[in-house]
Amino acid sequence: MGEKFYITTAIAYTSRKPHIGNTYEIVLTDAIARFKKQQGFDVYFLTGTDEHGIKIQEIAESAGISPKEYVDGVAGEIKAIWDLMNTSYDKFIRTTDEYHVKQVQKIFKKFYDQGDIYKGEYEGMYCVPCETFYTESQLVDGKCPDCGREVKPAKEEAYFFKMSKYQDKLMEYIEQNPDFIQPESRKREMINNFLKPGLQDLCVSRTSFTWGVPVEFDPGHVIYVWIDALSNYITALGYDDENPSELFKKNWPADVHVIGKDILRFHTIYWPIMLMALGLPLPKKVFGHPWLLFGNDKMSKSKGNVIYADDLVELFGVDAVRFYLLSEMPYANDGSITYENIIARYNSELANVLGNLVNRTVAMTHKYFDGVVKEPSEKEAVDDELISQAKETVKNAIAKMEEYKTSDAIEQIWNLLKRSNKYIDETTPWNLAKDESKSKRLGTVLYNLIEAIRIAAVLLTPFMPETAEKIANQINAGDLSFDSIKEFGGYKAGTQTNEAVPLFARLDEEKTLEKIEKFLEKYNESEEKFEPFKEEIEFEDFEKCDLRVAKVLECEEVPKANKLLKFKLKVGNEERIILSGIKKYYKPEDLVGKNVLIIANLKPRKIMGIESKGMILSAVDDNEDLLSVTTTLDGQFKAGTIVC
RNA sequence: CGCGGGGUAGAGCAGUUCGGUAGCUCGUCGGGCUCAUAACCCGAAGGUCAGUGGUUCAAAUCCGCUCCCCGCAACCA
Repeated sequence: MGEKFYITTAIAYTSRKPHIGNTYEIVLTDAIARFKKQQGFDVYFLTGTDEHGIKIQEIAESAGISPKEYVDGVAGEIKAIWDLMNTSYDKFIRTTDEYHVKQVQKIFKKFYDQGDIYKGEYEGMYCVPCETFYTESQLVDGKCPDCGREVKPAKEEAYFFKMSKYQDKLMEYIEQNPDFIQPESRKREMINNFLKPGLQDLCVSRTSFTWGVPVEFDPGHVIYVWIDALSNYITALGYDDENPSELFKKNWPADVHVIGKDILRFHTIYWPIMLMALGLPLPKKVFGHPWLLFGNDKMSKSKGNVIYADDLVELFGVDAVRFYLLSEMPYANDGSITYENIIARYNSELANVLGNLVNRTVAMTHKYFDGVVKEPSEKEAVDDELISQAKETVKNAIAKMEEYKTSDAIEQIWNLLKRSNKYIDETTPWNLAKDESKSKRLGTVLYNLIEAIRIAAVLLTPFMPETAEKIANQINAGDLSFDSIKEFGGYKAGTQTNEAVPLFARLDEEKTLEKIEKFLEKYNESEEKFEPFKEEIEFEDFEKCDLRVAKVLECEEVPKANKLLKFKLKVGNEERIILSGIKKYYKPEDLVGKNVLIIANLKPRKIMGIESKGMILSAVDDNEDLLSVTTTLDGQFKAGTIVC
């Protein structure tokens, strides 16, 4: 066995079934893992699920089942999709696994004992879905900077991790390891936005919910997401401070963490600092991959544009889906998925270029030589072009994969396939077949084609394992190792090919789209999911809110602010200023003269240096695509009217 | 003047390091071929390289300014 290679995906949150964008990550990681295995590395590939947190607790409650029952269901669903995508992970960790929970507790205790964690009081804004506290300054538009949903003020006793203590050491590491953060552009974001301004201490425990890993020495506290979730990369291997497993000693540090670009901050700042505190080496690389968009939009339930992997597999097959994901996604920019595009690429690249090449070549071996691939005994100059292209392809495709550029690597393979199709036209085997004396030449041509196809199949293996196997089967390839494609000519002459079976049947675009439409109807019927309702409140609580009708006297943009509008409102006899982050949805002049609803007795707050006294009510959809301020019928009420 | 990435044929992208005939894939049109999945091969049309000013014999590429898009950060009480 060769050198070890430890690769991981982020663990998937078990709040709901993952969509195709989430699925991209495991497929990408799988392609890299398979490639490394092919190269002879001793690969360990970890994936799994993140199963704790208040959100899951709440969903389970509203479903009337225990959190564990709920996550068992979703984790099973996730694992089933990973398996459906034919991913070759070695271990599937769940953060509810006993050994993980135990180690997380030990890690937390160690941090506490050595003074990295201290007990304090947290007062801040809390995002329920992300189970994260934010300082006022971290909020985006007063909402969660991660998911953009509402946060609420909360105060509780909590433990904090002294991040700043390790800051300089981390800076140094990042500078000395230029490949640590990939892609490069993200590195600057991390340094400029977080490290340079100085790290804030991180809140690492919660008392307001129970579905998490308990803090052993302080009942009532549970360890909040990051220490729990990030530790999975070491607990899965059998980490233990005093007695680490052989697997851990062999595999740590990770060679690469493959994650979404949104959680890069946690993996390149908090996780390394945690490791430093544990006295462990840091991962060699963190690769933040881009997102898969539906057309140009983010996929989301409220837009009704969510695509699931299992649906695509049913429509197009596993390898076509893998191919699409791996070839369509650029290295650093977001990729895009549409049904039209999948069909187009399926037809032109899989059916026409690849499928048809294999089919016509294998068919010719049967037609002309009863399926026997002859010795290449009569060479001509044209052959050299094909052969050198094949050699180039091997070299280039491998070089691209070393950088995890799957789409570039796939493009290289397709260059060889296209060159092979061209070679058929150049050599016109059907003409050679007419002349008995050219039989040797014909045999050589077919040999070269079969060998080019074999090489392509070997290179294709990490991306489309099933297809590579089907091809190998048809041409009876035998050896599919990387070693066998170092030279052109690894295919054994005299081999009998199997029957030519089309790899990818061409799709009729119109009919396929119709089929997809019917197929997707099932989602229209299913009911929409809403955020669970908040806790019941007393009438007195409601009475505390002073809701009023206010008239917009003036409205203008706030300089330098992206989303803020500044309102001058008339409420009763008084005029007041309220800021609202709705610039995206309204032109200032459109709101002048309108009546809006406000909370009049909210504690004033300074936003961008301006004091805002109250809050304008509005309705927003999950996705923040639609927003409407709540108005009363124009002007019928006078400003200051009580709302109840 | 917060940090960074972009704007190149109808679409999606390369080329910019280090100036020298603007390229690839898909689509469109024309031709060739018949081994093959109406597939494959060849050719053509289509671009003031966001705008503007400058450096140069020569600018997509270097420099100045302007406009637009997209990440990250700050700001939706």
